[in-house]
Amino acid sequence: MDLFARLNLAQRDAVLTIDGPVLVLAGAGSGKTRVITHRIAYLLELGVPPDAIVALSFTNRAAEEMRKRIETMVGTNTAAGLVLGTFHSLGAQMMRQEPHTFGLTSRRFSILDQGDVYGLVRGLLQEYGHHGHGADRRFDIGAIAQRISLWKNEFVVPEVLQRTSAKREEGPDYDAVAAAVYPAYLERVAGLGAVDFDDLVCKIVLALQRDHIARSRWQARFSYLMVDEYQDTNRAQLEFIQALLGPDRNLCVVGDDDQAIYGWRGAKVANILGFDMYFPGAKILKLEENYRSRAPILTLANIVARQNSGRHDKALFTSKDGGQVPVAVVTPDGDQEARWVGRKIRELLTDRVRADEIAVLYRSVVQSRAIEEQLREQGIAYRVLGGQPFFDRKEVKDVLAYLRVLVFPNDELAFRRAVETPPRGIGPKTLDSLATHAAMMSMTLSEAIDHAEALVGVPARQIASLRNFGELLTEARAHARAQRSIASAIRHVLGRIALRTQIEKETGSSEATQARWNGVEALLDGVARFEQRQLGGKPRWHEYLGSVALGSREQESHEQHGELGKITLATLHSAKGLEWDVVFVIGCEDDVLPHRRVSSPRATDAMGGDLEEERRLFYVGITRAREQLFLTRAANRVERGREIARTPSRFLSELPKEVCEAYDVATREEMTAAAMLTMADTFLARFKG
DNA sequence: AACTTGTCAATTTTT
DNA sequence: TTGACAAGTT
Repeated sequence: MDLFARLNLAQRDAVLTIDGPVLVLAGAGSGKTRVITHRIAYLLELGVPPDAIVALSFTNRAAEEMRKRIETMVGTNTAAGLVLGTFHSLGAQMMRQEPHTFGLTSRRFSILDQGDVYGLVRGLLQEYGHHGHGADRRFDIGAIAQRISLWKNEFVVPEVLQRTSAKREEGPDYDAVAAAVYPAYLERVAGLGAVDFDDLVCKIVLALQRDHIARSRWQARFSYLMVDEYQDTNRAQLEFIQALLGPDRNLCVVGDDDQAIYGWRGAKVANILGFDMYFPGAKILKLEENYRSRAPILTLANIVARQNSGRHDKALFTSKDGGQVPVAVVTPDGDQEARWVGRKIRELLTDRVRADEIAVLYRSVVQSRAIEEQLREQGIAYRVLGGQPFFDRKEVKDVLAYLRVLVFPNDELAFRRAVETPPRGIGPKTLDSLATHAAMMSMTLSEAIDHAEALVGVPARQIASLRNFGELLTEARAHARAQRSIASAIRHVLGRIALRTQIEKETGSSEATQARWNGVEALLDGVARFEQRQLGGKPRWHEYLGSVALGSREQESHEQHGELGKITLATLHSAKGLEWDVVFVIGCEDDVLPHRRVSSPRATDAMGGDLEEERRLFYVGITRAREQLFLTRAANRVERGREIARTPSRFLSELPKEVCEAYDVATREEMTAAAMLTMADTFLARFKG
């Protein structure tokens, strides 16, 4: 196969430049994935062993996508040898291979997912409150967890943390609270013999910076490094790359500074803007030919991008001509905005535009509701992108808790979760007594529960509940041994606790119950499949749970079918990397896009985003469209019960008239109404005459 | 321990 | 207006 036949000149250059650091500035729709896959194929052709080639991306979805595309080029076997994954999955892999190098005692460590972290922080916060620091206010757990995560990724240790003198007047002082909880958090995680997501990257960096022997060992294993979506890397990830990069410095990063939208999560645009500073002598290449959108859409996109100052200069172009000019639509209020979008979609569908080629994009999740209602009313099928991740769903976590209890009797977090689902009359107080007793006897909770009678100061009723639960576990373990299957043991337990009935009780509609139960079934299938794959050896549950925590999409894809033929609703963030023929960006108003946090003059705290990032978000939305683009807004909007007059987004006012056609739904409707009046008049006039 | 009522706040999200 | 979460009731 001729590797280069389907590449343009710039792409070819990017594929062929394999020595030394390279930055490929790949504009939206310029074929960056193609560059990466072809580059890998080229390296393989040159005889580089697959396992010396590392390609990192941000999401599992992107990694899987890349693997699929490479498989078709070089075959499944060769592709299987490549190191393809996310920063986190590579980190986890390295830790499993050499736990001691990275400060772990065994390869059997667990990876805490967001839910676990939230639980830990919540617990610590309660303790912190009890110590009378006046922290009995309600805190947003996420805000604290996020701060800790940001610190970890900047390598800020608690000892270095200075008390910030400039705290704002109103609201709780999150920096102070997070700082107070931070050291205890680190201790708890270490105490559990676990790592959180951030550790998967940071621990590798810290260890390799300290241990030069390990560092050269790892550097020798990987001779070619590639990183996708480089504009979204943070400090820790930059150092991760630097730590792994050998003396040959064969690094190729691909990204688009115009699409950097994760600054709020700690991503540093500076990594891509100052690439040749971090990697001196770097070659910088630009991919500017766009294969996705029609010229009028690109014209608009280029104008938006050019408003930003901190960027690499570039402009997209296409050789395809024709296409419709984007339309900026105003409606009198939010309701009518949704209705107009709904009507327009219906119109498109009757014009034989495929439903899965239409998307409605918005700044924040709350905006989806109005559209969802409208689409339901009009009987249009849709799917909402993003949403709650599979493994964060309550019922899935509940089932997972049972799995963990069965395979790891000393997993305290799981034990606590399993105990309280379904509610069986065992609360925090009873559990605390049990935990104290267990600690005293140096037993796990699972063992201690068999001696529940020994608990002092616990009512008989609770003792009975505990014994019941203990019996359930014993029974389940016996079942697992007899059937040689954990999956089947879990199924048994779920029957005994009537989880399905429980879900029904919590949910209400039978449709929703079914949806949630499907999640449970999908998970059980996943567990069973994992077990079967391990036949012979004993299943390595730590690895399974690790991959679950890292968000393997296996179950999900199993669950998702029939997503075709639906229109897509998504936040601008989750739309990145995707494309549709027709795109609606709704709520193009100040305080929505750009978001209030950055549009209002008094919002200038360190955590707040910046206006340029909001503009890039707008840019991302625009560049998702292939054929047609609608930018809608409402003149008034009901907000917290009050109707508020809205200002058009400043991003719209930056656009020259000719690149965007204005369309006012109100005047059009007025005209229609006026026309009808005239008709009525002539009708009446005829009678009179 | 489970259910009910009241208060406060109000992006974006992956791993 | 919704929703999450904590305090208050049963």
